[in-house]
Amino acid sequence: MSFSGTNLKLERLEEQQLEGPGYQLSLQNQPRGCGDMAGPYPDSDLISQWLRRSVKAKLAEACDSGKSSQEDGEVPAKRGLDPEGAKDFAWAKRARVENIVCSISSSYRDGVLEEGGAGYSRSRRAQERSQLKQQLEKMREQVFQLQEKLCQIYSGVAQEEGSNVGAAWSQEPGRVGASTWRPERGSRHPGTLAEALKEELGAAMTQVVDTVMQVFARQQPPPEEPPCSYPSDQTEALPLVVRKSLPRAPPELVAGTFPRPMAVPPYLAAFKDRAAGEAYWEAVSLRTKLSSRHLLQPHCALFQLAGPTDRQLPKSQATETHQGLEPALYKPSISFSSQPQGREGLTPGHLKKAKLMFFYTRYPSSGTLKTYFSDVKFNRCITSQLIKWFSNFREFFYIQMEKFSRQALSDGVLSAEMLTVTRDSELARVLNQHYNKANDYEIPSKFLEVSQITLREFFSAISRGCDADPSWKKSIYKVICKLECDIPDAFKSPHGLPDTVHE
DNA sequence: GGGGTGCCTG
DNA sequence: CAGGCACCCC
Repeated sequence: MSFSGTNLKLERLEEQQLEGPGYQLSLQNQPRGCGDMAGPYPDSDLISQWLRRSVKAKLAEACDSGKSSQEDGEVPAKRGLDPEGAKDFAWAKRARVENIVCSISSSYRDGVLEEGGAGYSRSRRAQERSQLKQQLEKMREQVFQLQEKLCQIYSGVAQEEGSNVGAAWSQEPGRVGASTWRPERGSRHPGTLAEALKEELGAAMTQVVDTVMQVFARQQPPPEEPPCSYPSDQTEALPLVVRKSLPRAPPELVAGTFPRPMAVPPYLAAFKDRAAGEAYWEAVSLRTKLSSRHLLQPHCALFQLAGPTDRQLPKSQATETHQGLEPALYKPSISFSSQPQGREGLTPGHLKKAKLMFFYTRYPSSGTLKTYFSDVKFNRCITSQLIKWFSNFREFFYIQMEKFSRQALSDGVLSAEMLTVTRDSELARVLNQHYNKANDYEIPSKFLEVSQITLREFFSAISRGCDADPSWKKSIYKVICKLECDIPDAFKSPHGLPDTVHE
């Protein structure tokens, strides 16, 4: 399962290949569902495809049959069926349904790997989910029926206009070739074809919309979900050592306890420099989050699926990303923690730097720490504090991994391969919030890969029942500690202390 | 015994 | 995040 969603965006190209210029025109000009603007929404796309394919087939059929049935049926009233009107109506309805489907899909997608949801019964969620699926299925059927009706009308138009299918849709709203259209209910006169059509569409669509809306309204999750909480009913399945660490409060971290970062350390300067470039922002995912809980700042949306380029540069990527620094963007600074440089003691700036370094190294050796915190006077205490920091970082990291993998398991994910961690994953958001709270740094794609591997390790271990063993995480730790990445040289800079200049 | 790690707690 | 503790390894 990909939590970033599959790329099922509506395919304009496919539409443009449809026969019949008039149909093209109508497709391209009509208001569309959010599938066009908001990215992957499988359900709406499915409907779109059905509509396209079926209409396409019907049009072709109509073309083949030519005028054979042109004389059939009665001539509709002049204003009885305005093809543009019918089209508009149908498309408006379709857009409405697609909108709802989009919302539901998005809601589901966003919820798949979200926090467990305090007080939100897992079984109830599953129940609602299956209910939703049923509703969607029902809706699909109804939409399918609608499209059949539309196709019949399209056929009629095509037949009246002969092979000139496009013209049937274009310039003559008064001329409607619905001569072969037979109202199913048989109670309507051909003269009121438009009304019949509207009624038919309206009734079905309203039913669909209403039922979906009902389910959707119930599906809305509670407004507040503690990010680190676990449903109480699940802790029983956890080993004792895990249980205690699960209901941690969301880490508020240092931002509230000391001044905001005020300078641009080199490892941040690199980011900012790149951020100024359009190339960087090309990678920015601008997908709008429907849920307010997931509203991302523009900065926060700078994650995207790790591209092939990144994957091809596993070693050099990290440093490459942070080379070409702009020295002017930072100044050898005044410590904002009022500690003169050279004096022992770790500052909030060091903490921030350490957190960013965690993107590259989970198990830094003391030698590494000495290398990258060259402005720190190391002693036994400082070293152990720094080591303790990384221990805490790891703890948070692994807790999230376990939490999300359990969530995936309970959500019905069947295999670890279905789990992916992309930049717009909820998991990535949570991790970024912890290690990069100010959101002024780019998550290295390698870290996303490490996270994904870790997530899968946890998932498969849990699904195999390994968590019954009290030390079941050890084997995972052994895997992860081999996934260290090169730390960008920019982190070696002793000028990692913040300046007094506001960003 | 010192260093490192993980777990738990506050 | 820090302190405390147990555990492991060299």
